[in-house]
Amino acid sequence: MIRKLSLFYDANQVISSMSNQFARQLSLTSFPPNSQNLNSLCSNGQLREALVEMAVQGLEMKFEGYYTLLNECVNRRAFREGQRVHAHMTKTCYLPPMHLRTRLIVFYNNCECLNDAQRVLDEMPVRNVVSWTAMISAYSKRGYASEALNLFLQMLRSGTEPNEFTFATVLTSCSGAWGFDLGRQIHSLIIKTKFESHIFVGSSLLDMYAKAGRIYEARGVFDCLPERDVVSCTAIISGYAQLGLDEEALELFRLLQREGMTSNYVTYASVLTALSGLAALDLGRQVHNHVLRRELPSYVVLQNSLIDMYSKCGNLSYSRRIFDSMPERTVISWNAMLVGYSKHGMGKEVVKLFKLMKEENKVRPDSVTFLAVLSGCSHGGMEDRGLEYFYAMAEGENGIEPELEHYGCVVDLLGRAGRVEEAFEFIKKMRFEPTAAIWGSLLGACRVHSNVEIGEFVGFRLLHIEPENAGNYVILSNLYASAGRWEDVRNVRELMVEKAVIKEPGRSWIELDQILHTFHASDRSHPRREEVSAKVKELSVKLKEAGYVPDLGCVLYDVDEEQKEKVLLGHSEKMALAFGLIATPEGVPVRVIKNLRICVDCHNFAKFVSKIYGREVSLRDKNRFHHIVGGTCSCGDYW
DNA sequence: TTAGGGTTAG
Repeated sequence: MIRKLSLFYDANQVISSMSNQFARQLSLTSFPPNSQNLNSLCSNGQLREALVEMAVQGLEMKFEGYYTLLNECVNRRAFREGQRVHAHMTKTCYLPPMHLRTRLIVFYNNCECLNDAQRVLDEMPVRNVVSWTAMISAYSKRGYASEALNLFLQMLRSGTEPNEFTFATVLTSCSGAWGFDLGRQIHSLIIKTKFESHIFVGSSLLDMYAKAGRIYEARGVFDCLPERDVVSCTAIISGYAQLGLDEEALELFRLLQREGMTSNYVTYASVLTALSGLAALDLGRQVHNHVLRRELPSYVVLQNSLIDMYSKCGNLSYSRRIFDSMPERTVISWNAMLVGYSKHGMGKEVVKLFKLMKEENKVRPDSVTFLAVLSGCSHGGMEDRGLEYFYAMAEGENGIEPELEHYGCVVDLLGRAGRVEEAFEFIKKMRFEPTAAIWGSLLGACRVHSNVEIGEFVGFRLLHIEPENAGNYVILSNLYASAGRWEDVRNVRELMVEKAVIKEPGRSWIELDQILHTFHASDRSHPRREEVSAKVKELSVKLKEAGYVPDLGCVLYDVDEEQKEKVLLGHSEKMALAFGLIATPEGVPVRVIKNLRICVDCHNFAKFVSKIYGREVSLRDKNRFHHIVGGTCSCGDYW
């Protein structure tokens, strides 16, 4: 019957229309093998059988057969099979045309064999823009930015003109230090070759500017695009979010939505990053509902964003619920959850979850995992456990070499435990040059544990490395004040005036019914400012009766004591806290967010508020959460 | 035949 059919029908049509098993029997027994035959087998999903025919039966192959097989190997990421196809070409002395060699580059790229891909390119007698671009893309996708850029330069030198594919690809490798300079030059070339308004090139270009922190240039490119799509809109929104310009990101998202932008899971992940920064829980929930309605929750990236958003908004149990319900987790899912526990000072949970991660053994911890674990131990008051992890890491137990940031965590760990001298010795022995962040961490420890001797050394070192950072002057001055060295306090202040150091303006906010109420120090712009000021004054009187003493050491201005107290009462977090007390019913927890590290006086103020008013105060500063209940803070007064 | 945006980080 089969043979009969073959008389009337094209053999390949017959094979294509039959079941896999039937087709296999048919092709291996009934017909002489040829390239079209292979095509049919591949379309039936029988790659192996096609290869058997090719190799065992010594089939003479031509372009079409090789191309079919290779395509199948690319689609399936079948590394071994693809290698056999390539080997067959060499063995039979077949010289593949440019088209096929380019496909080989793509195949090796898909199988993460960049050396093989490069070899194919090197052996090409003639290359065109497509083969160059395929190889540039291979490097940039695997994170080899300098190789990608070098290859692009080689391509230009060879006289090959880049096209829109090349520009869109090469710009993704321009985010590094020297990449950006080259990126600007590439931008000139793009203008010259009139590819600037191409949507793929444009979104790659604006992303390059955004990643270099040049958001105005990025916006300029975006505004000039003749058309927009979901990728270009997401690129500009995430550009703002990644730079911490959260309100701008949110505003643009709303604007583009009104203009009819479509969103996908990447857009929502970027918006959630902005909402995490703002700690806007109500808005975050709204996005979550939207994601659920659009049936997008199966995207791991989106779930990771949700874990992060809920934890940064203070709602860790939601984060954990999402984490537990995930069918698959990446290392970022684990890291986001660990960072969540760490920022909330829950050291025991960090250790427990890390143990679970190791027991499950599905995902390998990376360097961020260890940062989260070490800082979790530090914030959670588990110094010894943290040190154990670090030394195990340093001995190569986990296959991850400790980096500068991990050393920074250890300085933090030792400093918190009051082991200031040990932390100092540790820094001296480090294989890295200590950065301002490391010295800053030690200076903080010196302030908390009143170690003026080391603190003075570290402070001056820090003022030398980072003279523009006002925070260092503040801590050093606090340290002198705690030791009663008023003359030195004055000197630090004078130095600050001399260097014309500008303090980053403090800003605190509170979210009520999806609206963010923001307060700046001595700000008069809020519609209920009179009420808020009156409330702060009332609080000051009540708290003083209960034992609150304003910490005047927190004020750097050289003014009299009464003025200093006024300055302290004008701090933004006190206004936000007072507004929270006025605007929410009694007994409801108040959640305040601050852009900088909270000052000692405001921390103490919040502790008294929680005790006197019976309110739970959750305060998120630049570094971590402070959960204040009944006058006690989860940070143990060290932050 | 080649292409752009994304999640964690003391």
